[in-house]
Amino acid sequence: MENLVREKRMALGMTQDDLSIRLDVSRQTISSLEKGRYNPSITLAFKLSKLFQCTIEEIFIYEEE
Amino acid sequence: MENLVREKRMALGMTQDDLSIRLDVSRQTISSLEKGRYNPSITLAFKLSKLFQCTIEEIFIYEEE
DNA sequence: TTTCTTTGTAAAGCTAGCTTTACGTAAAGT
DNA sequence: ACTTTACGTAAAGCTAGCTTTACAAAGAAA
Repeated sequence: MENLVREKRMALGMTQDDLSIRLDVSRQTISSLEKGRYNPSITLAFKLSKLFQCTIEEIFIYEEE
Repeated sequence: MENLVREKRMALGMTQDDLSIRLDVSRQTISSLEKGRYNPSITLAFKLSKLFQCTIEEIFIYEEE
């Protein structure tokens, strides 16, 4: 699943570390997410959407298999 | 996390079994989801939103801790 | 050049999401 | 009465999401 976490994060001038602290996850989780290593849980997706003030669909692009 | 899976499913006149087959998950997954036993993965949330033709936010209500 | 910041990634471990199998129950059809 | 349909739930197991710890590398900055 593609995502715009990196773009949205940088638009806010935040580092991966900043973001991880705000969302209460590890920095590696953010790094791995941005690199597309795995999909976020729905709660993490919601946390990101709140912080970025947009919908989950605007951050994560789902393509059916 | 609250959700409207049961309501949306019934609005389509589908059984839990129908839905589970359409989404390629087990019936227990649907049952447990409706009962609020656990949160869906983001891919399952996307599958539901496609089928129900609405956003993830219209199905799942996130309340921060 | 040395230091600091930011990021990538690996390994090992924990837990949540989901599976398969299975049994119980209640309602409706026959 | 029997069978079928729809749902709840439990136990055991697998895997993905996330953690902690740790090390490496590139760029900026001193």
